[in-house]
Amino acid sequence: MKIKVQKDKTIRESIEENGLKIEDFVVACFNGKLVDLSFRAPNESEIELISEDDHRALEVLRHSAAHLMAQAVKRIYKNRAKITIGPPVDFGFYYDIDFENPISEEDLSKIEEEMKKIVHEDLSIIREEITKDQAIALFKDLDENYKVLMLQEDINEDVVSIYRQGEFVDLCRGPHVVSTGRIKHFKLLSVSGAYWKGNERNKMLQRIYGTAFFSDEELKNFIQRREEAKKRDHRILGSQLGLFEIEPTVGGGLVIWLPKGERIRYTIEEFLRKKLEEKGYLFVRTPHIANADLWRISGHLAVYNKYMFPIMETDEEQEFVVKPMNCPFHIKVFQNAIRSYKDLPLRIAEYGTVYRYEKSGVLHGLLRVRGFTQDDAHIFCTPEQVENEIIELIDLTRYILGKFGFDKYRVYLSTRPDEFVGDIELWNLAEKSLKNALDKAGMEYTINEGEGAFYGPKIDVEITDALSRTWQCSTIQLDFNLPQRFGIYYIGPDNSKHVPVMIHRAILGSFERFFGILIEHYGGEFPLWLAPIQVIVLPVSQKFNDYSEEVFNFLKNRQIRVEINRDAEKLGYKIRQAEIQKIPLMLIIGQKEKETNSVTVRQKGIGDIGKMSIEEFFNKFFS
RNA sequence: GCCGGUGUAGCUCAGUGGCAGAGCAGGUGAUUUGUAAUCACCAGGUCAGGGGUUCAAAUCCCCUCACCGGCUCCA
Repeated sequence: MKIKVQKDKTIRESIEENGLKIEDFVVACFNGKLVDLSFRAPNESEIELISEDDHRALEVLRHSAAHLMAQAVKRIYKNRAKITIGPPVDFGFYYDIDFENPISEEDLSKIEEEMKKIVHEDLSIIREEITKDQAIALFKDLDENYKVLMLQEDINEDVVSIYRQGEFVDLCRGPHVVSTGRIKHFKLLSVSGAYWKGNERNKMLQRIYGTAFFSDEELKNFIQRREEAKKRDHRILGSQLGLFEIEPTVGGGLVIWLPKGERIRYTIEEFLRKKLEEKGYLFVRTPHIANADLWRISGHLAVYNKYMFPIMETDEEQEFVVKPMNCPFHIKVFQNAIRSYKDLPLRIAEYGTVYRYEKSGVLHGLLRVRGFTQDDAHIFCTPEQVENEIIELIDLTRYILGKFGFDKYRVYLSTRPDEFVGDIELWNLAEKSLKNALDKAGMEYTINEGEGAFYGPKIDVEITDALSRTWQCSTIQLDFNLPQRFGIYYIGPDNSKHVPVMIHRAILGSFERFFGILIEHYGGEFPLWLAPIQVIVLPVSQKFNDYSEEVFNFLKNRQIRVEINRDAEKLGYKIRQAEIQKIPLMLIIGQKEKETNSVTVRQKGIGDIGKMSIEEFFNKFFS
């Protein structure tokens, strides 16, 4: 809602004069900038009042909650804690603090208690503007050396703003809620490390994460959603459902696909391969290791060295390298014959397993591993063909990801960085082609100016899962570097040699990461076409095992992934076991079914859906 | 790699200086079962690994490794 504010009046005064309540508003927006309710209008102007339902208000609340937490920390730890920065983030806020003695998660409740006290005190949050020199003096006096550093190194303005609440003062742009009493529903979540200014050469500070909401209900919802996400954790489901394991004696980041996980992977591989072959991709298979010289020519040993496992030496003084990428091999495939323009675009695909030396601390289940298989492909084409290739690729990507229920995307186009290889005209043409392709495909996208790789521009696709979290899987990268380094060419219509453009692309990214995302997306409840066990036959007692075998064999012969539970257990127990394994379909076999030559179907999550003949069941779910 | 936390049976966890424990899963037997847990018995351990303190260590201290929450980085 908008109100008029007289010259030299505060927004707060105007709210009251308009017969409105301060409590109904959080901050205001003046000339497109968020301001405090204590803001004094420089001239008569229209101001937008922002209430709690606006997402900008939530950010302000969380920013104020960060200050509230910092104040509580200062009260408890005095100058054994130095505050640095404390912004809002998408799920809450954090504050990076340099503690003399490290704190742990157990200390959070103590800090929360102190925060509640400060909320109860309902301290006014007051903005002041002072000169930079005054600010430096103030924070020197307070012994807040990080604030002094920020003022000296990062802030160019002559006048800065500070916010006071009771005895606490922070350097901050604001705006903030009017008083600490407004921050009622909050929770501290975790404590972790974070480098000062995000640079790994700098000192490690401690970061406390928290969140805040306007209502208790929203806070409870948030906590519940977090718990739901935790239950869907692919690492937990992966071991519960027997999908994969990562085992210390094998090594961190090295995945063992267990029979059920591999069953799913194989289904995905087949589905994708069939589609790619339809689209003119040619599948190849290449070695896991290669002569180090290959990687010298490609330039990887120089540029990508820190992600590569060390060179292996043999007693014949040859050097081998485990591949971190598939591209040099696909270049060799291109070079296997003299290529004509008529061969282009040449689309070489491989489920290529690569190994990258990732720092131990970054490994994370299936989402960040050291050995993984990319659904990789390299398209060799002319610069003119790029646009059409990208359009087809976007189409294909949408089809493939859509099959798994991913239909919301965020697309990023990264353009030429300051340091680059290749012709600037080629870059311009390529970037134009990528933009045209995205436009023609009707994709909305964000341009990341200068964020491309040194060897070419790229398109990254982020998908949104069932819990609204985003993941990067698909990537399309143009490469002007490798074709040149390997000197590959095709013969054009003019009968002379031309250098092709190389497009690196992956749709799923890697089977490992994609599987991890998929497990969480489905919460372990895979749709019928992916489920490792699609049907389980459950005899009511062992008396019906014979007829159950008949049912089992009927489905088995039709390539259904079916199992049978022959145990001497009660039906309820067998159903429970099947439910825990998240098997989509259960067939109950007892006296009634045997007599009428039928099956009773129970669908996971739905229950009994009735009796039918086995043919009927097969047609209903599998034809 | 860095900061903090955790590591006990296949899994989930109890045990905080004095005999190594439970539930689930597993095996055996009994039960022959109608829509989310039948009963009994049995087996299962380098208490992550190594070193130290102590009469005595799963427990206290040090080192190493792995994992978890993050930072940095990424498919």
